[in-house]
Amino acid sequence: MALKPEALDKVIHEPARLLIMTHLYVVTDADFVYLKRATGMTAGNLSTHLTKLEGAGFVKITKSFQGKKPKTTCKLTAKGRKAFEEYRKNILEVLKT
Amino acid sequence: MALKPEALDKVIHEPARLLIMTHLYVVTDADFVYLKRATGMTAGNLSTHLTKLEGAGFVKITKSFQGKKPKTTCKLTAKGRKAFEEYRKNILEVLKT
DNA sequence: GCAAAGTAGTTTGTGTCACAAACCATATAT
DNA sequence: ATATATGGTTTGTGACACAAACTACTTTGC
Repeated sequence: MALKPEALDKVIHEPARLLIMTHLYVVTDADFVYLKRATGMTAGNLSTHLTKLEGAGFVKITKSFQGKKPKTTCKLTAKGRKAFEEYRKNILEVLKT
Repeated sequence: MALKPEALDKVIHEPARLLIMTHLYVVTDADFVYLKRATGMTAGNLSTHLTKLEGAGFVKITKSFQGKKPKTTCKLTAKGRKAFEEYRKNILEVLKT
């Protein structure tokens, strides 16, 4: 069968990031605070994982101010969307019995 | 939603081990050489991952001789089978959109 | 006005671990 | 005897997940 493990993108495969990606996949965008609450992650973790996703070109991060508070908005890029779909396809393939 | 990342057993989630588990899930048992070929992994990697799965109580490893050659046979334990089904259920849940 | 507490994140330190290369033991072929 | 193959295990190292500590501001008592 030669199902290769490397078919599963490591950046997406990490559970924390998989969760972030699935959330971002179903909305146009989401802010940091929302993601933090939705995923139950600590701010530190969320920050580093978002940075990693950004580094991979999967997520676009935009900073602005809402009133006087900083606001970080996250959005899947086209590349990220495609990579997620690919990942999804591959892991379902691995799991199909 | 509160889909917790920790619902995905880290021992199983690792791609290499996920592959081993899916292979073992559909056969009664498999030997080292077969798994090596089927997964495309190096012997060293396969060895350490099997040891890890054994340590988690998911795989039973039996050593014997086939003629004059050593033979390592691997088999899912009941616990391993159950854990895999659980993992499968959880990741499908995460991925359901 | 100013200290304490809250909000919104980022950076740092530490322990874990995946991977391949090196190694070990034995058997077979030249 | 030397080389090559088989069937693995052990070791070294670089990557990285995680939480705790920290930065930078803002709001709330007093």
